[in-house]
Amino acid sequence: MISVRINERLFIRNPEDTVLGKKILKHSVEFIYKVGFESFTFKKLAEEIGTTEAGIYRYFENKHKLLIYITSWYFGWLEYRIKTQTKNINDPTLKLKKIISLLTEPVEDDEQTSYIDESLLHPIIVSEGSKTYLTKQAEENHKQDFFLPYKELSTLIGNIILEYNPNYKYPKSLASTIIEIAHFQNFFMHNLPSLTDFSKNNQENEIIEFLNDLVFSSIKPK
Amino acid sequence: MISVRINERLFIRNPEDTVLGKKILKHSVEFIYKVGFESFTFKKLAEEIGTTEAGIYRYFENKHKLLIYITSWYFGWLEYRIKTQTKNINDPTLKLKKIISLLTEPVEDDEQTSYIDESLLHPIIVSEGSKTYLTKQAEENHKQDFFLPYKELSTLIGNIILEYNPNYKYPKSLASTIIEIAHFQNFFMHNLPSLTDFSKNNQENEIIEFLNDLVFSSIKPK
DNA sequence: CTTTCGTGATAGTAATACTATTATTTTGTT
DNA sequence: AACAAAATAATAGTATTACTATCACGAAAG
Repeated sequence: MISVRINERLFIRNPEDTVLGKKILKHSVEFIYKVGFESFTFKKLAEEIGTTEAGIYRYFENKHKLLIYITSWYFGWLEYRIKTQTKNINDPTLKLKKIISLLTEPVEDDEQTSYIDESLLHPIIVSEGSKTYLTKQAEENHKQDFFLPYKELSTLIGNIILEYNPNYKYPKSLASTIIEIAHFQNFFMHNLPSLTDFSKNNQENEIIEFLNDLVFSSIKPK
Repeated sequence: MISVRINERLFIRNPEDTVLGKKILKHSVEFIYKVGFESFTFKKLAEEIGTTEAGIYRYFENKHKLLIYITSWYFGWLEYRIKTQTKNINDPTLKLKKIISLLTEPVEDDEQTSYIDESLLHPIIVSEGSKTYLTKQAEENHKQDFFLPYKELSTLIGNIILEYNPNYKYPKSLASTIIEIAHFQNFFMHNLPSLTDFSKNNQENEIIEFLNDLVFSSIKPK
C-alpha cells in the first residue's frame, strides 16, 4: 500500500488518518469527476457521504485546498509511478517516451490505494488541475510549497531532457509544457475536438505521438 | 474605431450599445485584472461603477458569460491585429514568428477602442482565459459557438503551419498548443518562475524564442 | 408630446461558504 | 469491562453570492 506525502498546510486534519477523512477523499474525487469543480460544494458532498457540512470543514478549510490536495496526490502518485517504471531504463529517449505515455494515457485504478480511484483522478486533473494555480494567490501558495509535487515532476522531466541534450536551452519550460499539453490536448480532444487533429474518442496514442514528435524535434542536438 | 463581433448569446443586452454597458466592460476588465476572476462579483463591480447589481444583470446572465465575452473580445481583436500585421508578409516563417510575438508580448492599450484597456486584457487572458472552457459545459458552449474566436485564431495559425510544411501532421494541435503555451509560460514566468527558464520580469522575448524554437523544430520538413 | 428606453432604487430568495457549540458514538487503553 | 479520548453527528447561525422581480424616473426618439 503506497502512500503519497502531502503538504500538511493543505488540510486541517489529515484525511488519511480517519474513516471520514478517507470517505471525503474518495467521494470528492467521484463527485468532482461527475459534476465538475464549480458545482462541487461541501454541502452536497456531505449529503453524498452521509455526514454534515461542518464535518468536512474539520478536514479542509475550503474546496480549493481540497482540490490542491487531490492534485498533489495525483502528481505525487504519478512521480512514484514514473520512478518505478523508469528505474531500469538508462536511455533518456526511452525515459522521456515513457513519461509522456504515463502523463497522457488513461489510468487504471491502482489497487494499491484503496480510497482513491485513479481512473477518475486523471480526467479531473485534465479538467481542473490548472485551476489550482491560476489564481491571484499563486505566488503565495507556491511559497508555501502547495505545488511542490508539480514542481518536482517538472524538475525530474527537465533533468532527463538535459541528460538527452545538455545544451538544450529550455529544459524547465519544456518540462512544464509537456505536462500542460498532455492535459490540454486531452481536454480538447474530448471536449473541443476541432482544436486538435485527433479523433474524438480514446485516441490518447495520437496525443502521445504528437508530444513525442514535438519534444524530440526540439531537443535533438542540431 | 474598430469593433469586434461578439456572439449574441453571450449577453442579454449588447453592452456596446449603451453608456452603462461600456462602463461594465471597462470596469470588469480593470476589476478582474485587479482582484482575479474568483473574487470578482457583480455586486462589487456595481459599487465600482456606481450602479446596482440588478443593473449589471440586465447585460450579462452571469460572470462566467462576461468572462467569455471578454475573452472573445480579446481573441477577435488579436485576430484583427494579426491579419493587419501579416497582410504584406508572404513568408510563412515570418508570419508564424509575427503571430508568436503578438501572442506573447505585453500589449499596449489600443487607442482605437475607447472602453477596453488592452494592456490589462492580455494578463487577464493569461490568468483567466482557460477557465472559460475548462468546465463541464465546454461541449455545449462550443456548440453555441462561444469559443469561435479562439477556434478561428487556431485555424488561422494551423493553416499557416500547413503553408510552411503541408506534410506536418498536427497543425491544429500545434496551433492550440502555441496559444496555450504562450499564455502558460507567461503565467509561470510571472507567478511560478521555477517552472520556467525565464527570469521573472518582462522576459517575454525569451518566451518568444522558446516558442519559435519549439515550433520550427517541429514543423521543419525532415 | 408622449411612448419607449435606459437606469436607478428597493426588496426579496435560495444557495454558498463558512463558524460555533453541544451531544453522541466509537476507539484505544488499562 | 470500564473509562478517557478521539471522532463524528446534530443543530444553529452569519455573511456573502447569485440571482429575480417590481416600480419609478429622466432622457431621447418618433
